[in-house]
Amino acid sequence: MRIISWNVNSVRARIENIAKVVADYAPDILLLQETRVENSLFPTEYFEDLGYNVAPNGQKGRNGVAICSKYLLEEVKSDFCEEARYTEAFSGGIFVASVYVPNGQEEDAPQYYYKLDFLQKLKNKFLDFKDEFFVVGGDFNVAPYPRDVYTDGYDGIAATSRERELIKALRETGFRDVLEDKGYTWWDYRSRGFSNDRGFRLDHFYLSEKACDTFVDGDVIRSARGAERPSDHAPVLCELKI
DNA sequence: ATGGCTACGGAGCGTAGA
Repeated sequence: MRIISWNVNSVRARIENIAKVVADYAPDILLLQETRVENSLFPTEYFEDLGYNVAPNGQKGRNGVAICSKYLLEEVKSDFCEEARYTEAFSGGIFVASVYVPNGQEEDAPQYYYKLDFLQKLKNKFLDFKDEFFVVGGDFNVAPYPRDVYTDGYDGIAATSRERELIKALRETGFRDVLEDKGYTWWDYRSRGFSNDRGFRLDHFYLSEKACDTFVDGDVIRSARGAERPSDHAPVLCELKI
């Protein structure tokens, strides 16, 4: 089974880019973040024509996640927080979730505390699903290690100690971030971030122990970041032998 | 250089992204 997670920065603005990635990689499950559209305007039929069932959890203008799957989507749950940042489902015999962790703006901003609360709640979710086959993909908006940021010594948003501690707590539940060694996943639109490879590794795949047992390999699809009108995030891919 | 760029809502330019 092949699963792709991607912060698309507007699903409607990125339709052509998404079609290309689907054609090139044929994921069985596609986890989207930052869809930026309410459910009634989500391009559901477009994905159905590509062969996917769709479970969107959106809101007007910002945030928004979705699960697209070639399998039936069962036990869909999106009531995780006030904003549209989480959806889980049982599909193809496994549990999957699409997660969009708040950005946090800057350390000690109100949004920063919302981010810390979100990560704390996510840890509880991990504990609930610890013994299940659970794959969590998404934009975690945290660069867990110094090597996940292009600038040495950066300790601003996405790299503050409290965020990193909470990501460490996610790992300590027994889940593994299987793409830890695959490099950056986000590059700023500004200042030629991508062509200068000034990136952050913000998009992660956390697998429960049972899911880890089937993990084959993964990758960051950097070519999608170099496409016309790209998202500022690259898709990340996770291959399982099931 | 606290800028740079992109998308959104709503019809200006402010807000968010990270």
